[in-house]
Amino acid sequence: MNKVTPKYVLVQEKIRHAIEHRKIVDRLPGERALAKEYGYSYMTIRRAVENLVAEGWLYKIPMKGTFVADRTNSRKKTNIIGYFLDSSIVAGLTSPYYSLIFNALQRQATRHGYSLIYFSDIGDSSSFTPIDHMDGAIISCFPRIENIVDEINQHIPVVLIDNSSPDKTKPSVIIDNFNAVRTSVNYLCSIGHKRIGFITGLEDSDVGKNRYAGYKSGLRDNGIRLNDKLVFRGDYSFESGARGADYFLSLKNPPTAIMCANDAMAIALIRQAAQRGLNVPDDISVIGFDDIAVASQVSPALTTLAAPIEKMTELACNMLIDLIDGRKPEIQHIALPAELVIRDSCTEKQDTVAA
Amino acid sequence: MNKVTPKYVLVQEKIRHAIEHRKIVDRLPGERALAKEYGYSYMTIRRAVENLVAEGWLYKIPMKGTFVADRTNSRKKTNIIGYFLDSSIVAGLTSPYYSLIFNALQRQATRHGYSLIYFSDIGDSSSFTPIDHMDGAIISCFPRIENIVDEINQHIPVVLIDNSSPDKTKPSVIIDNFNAVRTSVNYLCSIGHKRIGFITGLEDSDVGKNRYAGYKSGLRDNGIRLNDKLVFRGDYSFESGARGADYFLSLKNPPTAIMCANDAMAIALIRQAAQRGLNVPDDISVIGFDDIAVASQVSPALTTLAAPIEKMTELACNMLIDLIDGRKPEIQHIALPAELVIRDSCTEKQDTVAA
DNA sequence: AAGGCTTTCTGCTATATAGCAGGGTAAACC
DNA sequence: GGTTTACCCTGCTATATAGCAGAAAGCCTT
Repeated sequence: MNKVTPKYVLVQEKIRHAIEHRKIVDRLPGERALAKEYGYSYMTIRRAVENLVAEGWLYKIPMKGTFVADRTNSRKKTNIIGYFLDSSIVAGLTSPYYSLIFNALQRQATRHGYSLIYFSDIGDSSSFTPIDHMDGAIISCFPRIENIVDEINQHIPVVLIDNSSPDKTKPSVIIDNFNAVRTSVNYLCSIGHKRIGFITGLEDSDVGKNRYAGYKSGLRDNGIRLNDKLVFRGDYSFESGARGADYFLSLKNPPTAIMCANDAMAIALIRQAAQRGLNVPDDISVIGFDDIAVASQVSPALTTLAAPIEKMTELACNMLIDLIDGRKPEIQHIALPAELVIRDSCTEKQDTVAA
Repeated sequence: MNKVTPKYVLVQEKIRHAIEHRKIVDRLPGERALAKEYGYSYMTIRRAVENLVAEGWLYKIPMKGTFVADRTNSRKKTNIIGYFLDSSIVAGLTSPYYSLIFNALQRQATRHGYSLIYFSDIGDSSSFTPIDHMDGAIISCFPRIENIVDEINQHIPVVLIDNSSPDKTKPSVIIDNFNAVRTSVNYLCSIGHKRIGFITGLEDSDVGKNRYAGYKSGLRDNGIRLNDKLVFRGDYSFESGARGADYFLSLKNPPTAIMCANDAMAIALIRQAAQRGLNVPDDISVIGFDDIAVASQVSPALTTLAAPIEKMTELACNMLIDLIDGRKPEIQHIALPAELVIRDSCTEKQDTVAA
C-alpha cells in the first residue's frame, strides 16, 4: 500500500473526476493540450487516457478526438437474457404452462443470437447474482414479487409477460384474458347453456381478476344474472380443480357447463366427474384455459383457450432487445387475443333443466 | 485491412507463436533481452508483452520475470452452466420429463452459485455461441447427437444425464433402467399377471434398450417365455402409446398387464382403453416410467417408476463442478435406482385367463 | 467558383533514455 | 563464517522526440 502511485494513475483519477463532475462533457481536449493543461508529458497523459478508454470512461473516434462515453449503458453486453419465474410458483418450469413459455422464449432468443438463463431467485446481492450475466430479463410477474421486479429493473431492462404490473411503467405483453373468457362464455351460451359455473384462479393478479371479470361480462352479454353459488374459488392447482368439481357436482342443481380459469383445473374437473360416474361433455361441458400439451390428450380432449405463446414470446423478445439496444419499443403494452380451440369437452344443451 | 500493422503487434504475434509451438516454455527472457533478440526497442517489446499479459498468454511475477501462462484453464469463469437438449426432441422443455430435470438442475445450480442456460443448438461456430458463456454443460445425450456432444466437450467439460454415451469417456449419471423395469415386471408377476405386454421406447439408445432388456429379464425371472406379440414398438410419444393400446386391445388374447417405457405412453394407453370401454386396472393393469406430474393426476393414478431426479441432478452438478474446478470427480459413471411408485393402475389378477 | 496544395489538427507508433524499487548474488570486509 | 555492500537483474514509470496517417480548414491557383 505504501507504493508510490504512478503519475499516470493520478492524471487518470483527475480526468475521471473531471468527467464525473461534468467539468468535461463532450469532447476531451487533444492529448497534447491535456499534457500542457495538467503539466505532465504527452506520453503520460496518453497512457492515462488509454486506460480510461479501456475502462469505458472514454471512447475515441480515430482522427477526430476523444470523447466521454455515455456511462449509462456501460454494462458490457453478454448476449444473455433471463426468464424469471418467482420461486413461489412451486412447480417452476415443471408447470406445463410456463414450460411452454420458456421453451418458446428459448427459440426466440436464439433466433436473435441470445442465450436464455432461467432463474427464480436473485440471490443475495453480495455474491454472484444471475443478473450480472444478463442484458435483460423477461418476467412472469406476480403480485407479491413486484419489489423483486423493481430490483431486477434497476440493473437491466425488463419486459413482463403474461401478467402486467399495476404501475404500467414496465412494458408488458399479456393475454386478453377478459375477452377470452367472455368469448368462451358466449360460446357456451350459443350452444344452449344457461347455468354456467366458473372456477376462478387466484384473484390477486390481473390474470385472475380479468378472467373472472370476463366470465361476469359474458354472462351479462347473454342476460344471465351472476349466481355466486356457481363460482368456485380455485388457485390454478389440479387439486383445487378437483375440489371445485366436488363442490359443483354436489349442488342440488349443478351447472351444465363449467368454465375453468386454467387447464389444470379443467382436467381435474373432468377426472373428478368421471370418478363420480358423470360424463364430460354429455353430463357437463368444460372449458379450460392455456391449451397445455395434455389438454389435447385427456379424454375427452379439452376445449380450451389457447394462449398465443409463439406471438407473445416473439413480441416480448423484440421489446426486450429494443430496450437492450437503447431503443424505445414501438409498443409498450399489448394484450393478445387467445383462441378458443374447440375439442370434445363441450356439447349442446338441448333440454333445459329446470332452474 | 490495408493499414500497416504496428510492429508491436508483429512481435506480439511472434512471441505468441513461440509460446504456442513450445519454443518458449516456462520463463520468458527478460524484456531487454527480448528486445535484443527480436531486434526491436525495449519499449516496443514491452508493449507487446503487456498486451500478451492482458490477453492471458503470459503472467508476471513482480521482480522475477514473465512466465507463460497455463492456457488450459485460461477460460474465464462465468459461473454459468448449460443444459443441452437436442432440438430433435421437438417438445424441448415442454416435455414433462425434461422439464423436471431442468427445473431440478436449476435449483442445484443456484445452490452452487451457478446460473443455468438452456440451449438446444450450438449455432454456427462463427458467431456468438452459447458455449462461450458456459463453464460446463449437462447434456441429455441421444444417439444422433454424439458429434455435438463431442464438439461441446472440446470447449468445456460435460456431464451426461439420463443417457450415457457408448464410448464412456464422458462422465454420466443415468437411471438403472434395466433393473427398474425388471423390478416392475416382477411386481406384476407377484400380483398374478402372466401375460405382460410391453410398449418399448426408441431402441436407438441405452435407455430404450435397457428398459426392453429389463422387461425380458423380468419375464425370465418368472419363467415366462418372451412372446413377440406382446411387444409393441413405441417411440415415447403419446400417440404411439395410443397405437400400442389399439394394437394390444385388438388382440384375440390381450395381455392382462402392460408395462410402458414411459408415462406418456402409459397415460395414452389408459385413455385409449377407457374409450374402448375397458377399465384400468380392472381389465388391464398398467405401469409407466418417469413419474411425470400428470401421472398422479390421471384417473386411475398411474403406478410408475419414479426417476430419482433430485439425486440425479445433484450428482450431475457435483460432477460437473468438480470438472470445472479441475478436480476429477470421484464417481465417473453412476446408475441410480428408480423407485416403483404404486398407485391405482395395477390390480391383482385372480382368475387366470386361458392362454 | 472549383479543384488542388498546404498547414495543422487529431490520435497512433516507435524508439531512446533515465531512473526507481525490489530481489539475488557474489565479492569484500570483519 | 557470517555480515555487509555493491552491482546487476527484474519489471515499471516517466518523459522526449520523431514521424505517420487521416481529416479538416484555409489558401492558392487556374
